[in-house]
Amino acid sequence: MVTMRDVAQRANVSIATVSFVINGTKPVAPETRARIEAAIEELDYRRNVVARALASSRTRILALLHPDFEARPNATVIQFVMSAAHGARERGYDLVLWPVNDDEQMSHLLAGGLVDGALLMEVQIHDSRVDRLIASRVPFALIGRTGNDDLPFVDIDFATTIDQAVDHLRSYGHQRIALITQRTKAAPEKEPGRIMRAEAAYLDAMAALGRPPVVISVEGTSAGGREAARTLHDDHPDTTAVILVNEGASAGLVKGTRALGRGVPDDLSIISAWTTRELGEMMEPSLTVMAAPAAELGRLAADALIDQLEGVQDAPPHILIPCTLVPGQSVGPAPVRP
Amino acid sequence: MVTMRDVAQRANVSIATVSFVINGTKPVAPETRARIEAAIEELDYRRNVVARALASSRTRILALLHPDFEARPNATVIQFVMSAAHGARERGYDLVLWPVNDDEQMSHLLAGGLVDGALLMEVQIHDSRVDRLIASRVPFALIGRTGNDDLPFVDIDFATTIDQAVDHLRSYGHQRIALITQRTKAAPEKEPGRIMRAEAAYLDAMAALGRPPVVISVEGTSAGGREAARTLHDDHPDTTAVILVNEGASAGLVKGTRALGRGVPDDLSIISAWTTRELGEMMEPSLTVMAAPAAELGRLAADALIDQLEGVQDAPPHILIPCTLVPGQSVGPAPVRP
DNA sequence: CTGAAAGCGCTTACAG
DNA sequence: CTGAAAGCGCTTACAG
Repeated sequence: MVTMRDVAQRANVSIATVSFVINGTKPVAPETRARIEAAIEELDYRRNVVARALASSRTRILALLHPDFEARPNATVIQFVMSAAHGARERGYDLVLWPVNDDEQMSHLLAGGLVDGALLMEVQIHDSRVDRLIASRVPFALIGRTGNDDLPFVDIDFATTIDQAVDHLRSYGHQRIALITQRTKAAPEKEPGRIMRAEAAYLDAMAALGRPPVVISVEGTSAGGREAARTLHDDHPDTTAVILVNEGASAGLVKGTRALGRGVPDDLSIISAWTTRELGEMMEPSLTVMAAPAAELGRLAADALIDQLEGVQDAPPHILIPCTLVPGQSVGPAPVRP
Repeated sequence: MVTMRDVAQRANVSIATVSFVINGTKPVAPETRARIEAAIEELDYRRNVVARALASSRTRILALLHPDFEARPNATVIQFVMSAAHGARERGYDLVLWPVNDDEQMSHLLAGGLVDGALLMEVQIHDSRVDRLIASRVPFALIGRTGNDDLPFVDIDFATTIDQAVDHLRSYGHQRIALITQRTKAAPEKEPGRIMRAEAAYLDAMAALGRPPVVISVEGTSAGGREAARTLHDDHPDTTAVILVNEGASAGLVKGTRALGRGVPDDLSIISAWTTRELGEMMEPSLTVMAAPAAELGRLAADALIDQLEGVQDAPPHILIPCTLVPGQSVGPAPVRP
């Protein structure tokens, strides 16, 4: 293994000077620099990341903590992960993916000193992992929000997203718009904040329109989608459009609606929010989606965290981005009812 | 920060002894051990991973190298990643996800000394990254295979998988079975080995049956699927069943087939291989799939690599697992043609 | 602009 | 069974 010592020897300087040119931390005379660079080149030297981390007490490794991609891993999540990884690397950091289940495990990992900062996904309203993060003194940024808006976060702008979806449906004449969310097995305060926030935005929008809200909560599966279709049919027959915040249920909703003799979009228009456009295209009919800005959020999250680490930033970042409407074939004119 | 020195002081021993009990590397008297464990507990001490790595020249970090989850990240890939991460952690290693694009970048990362071993995904027939890996002297295992079967790998058993798919279709009376693969923009030798291997297995199976093979190669998109449907219709009208090794084209194939006035499975039966069952369920009709053993492969890959690192193993592991048939509604009896 | 030296927090022969 | 000490390969005040 080629070390800094080898380079120093060959270039006839001290290892300190080698360090200075590699890191650009101090001015070095041009000739000296040239000699060192030549030696590095000739020996194919690469700085040992671990030694550097120990000496500088900075590892330049960022952890992406995800509570396990349990069930069906959402394509949006992957997009997010990849763009965060790229964003980090452009700034000289590496992104480590850590599937963490329990808090104790997480504390251990953070205390190990291996990471300079952490990105936390699938944040819950009351999230004990956030408490652990704070206790560990490892800088972090959240993807999503807890109830405490003082922490640094990037998140989807649910209010704007829902408003746009509602506007889109209204432009097609829809008056009765239901919301279908995802039911989790977890306690309410353990739920991902996105569900609660989407619902709140929906309720606001309905209130502003003076319409009674209809919220249906089902599992994120095909069976859940079918259940939602049946509930709509039986309990809310005058509903002509739905906004779905439950990607996993989208296929089941379409199938279930048809099985009940209703057409999409002839009898029921559907917008699926927090979805990828790719998924929308796979369906029959293709789904109108509010595409999640996963790539943007990933990059912004990485940037926000690194800014924090490098002291570039002033206040804890609070970034909100709405989803983008991608028209498909699942939204049509509201049916005229007698 | 609590260090080993603090623990040693409090327990009235040398730091060496503390190290012995933490790592279990040498016998320590019960009373001494108890004192040290108490000190660790009281101080809430956690060993610094970076220092340990530098001193022992082992980081216990494994890298998962993926050529970027470019296009649509396949759910199978995610399953694979997660199970590899879990498998690694059960054996005391952490899995780092590294999206690597170019070889130079990869060499740098490997040379940095941050990882003990690497797992390489999306392996190509002739893969320059493998050459880099070998040159870097970092132990590795491949997910998939190059042309050189001497390297350690875990992979799908394509021969068995295709045979099972063919048998399944034949049990429904199908005689004319086509294969639809994925066309990449890359040069042939840059293609993922799985495409070539699936095709070879298919050709063998057709030869054994004395049937002329039909291989159609299209993009992994909805448009690609439609193109395949049209090609089948125009050029191979007597085909009654297809095996798809192109997940991204599955939805387009179904849609395109219908658009041409043919029913699935009434006129055309479809099996989608190297797919998740979840995707199959989302489609209409639900797809019969050969589900990729992603979780098993992930775990096996991690184990194989760690065995190698720890010298547990004898020969380079060569592990093959077939996909599992998951019946859906896209396979039916072969239509009777006049 | 350059160097000698301490130190980052561990592991690991080597003695005893 | 336990300890003193060297060393892992860097970074970083401190001098000069």
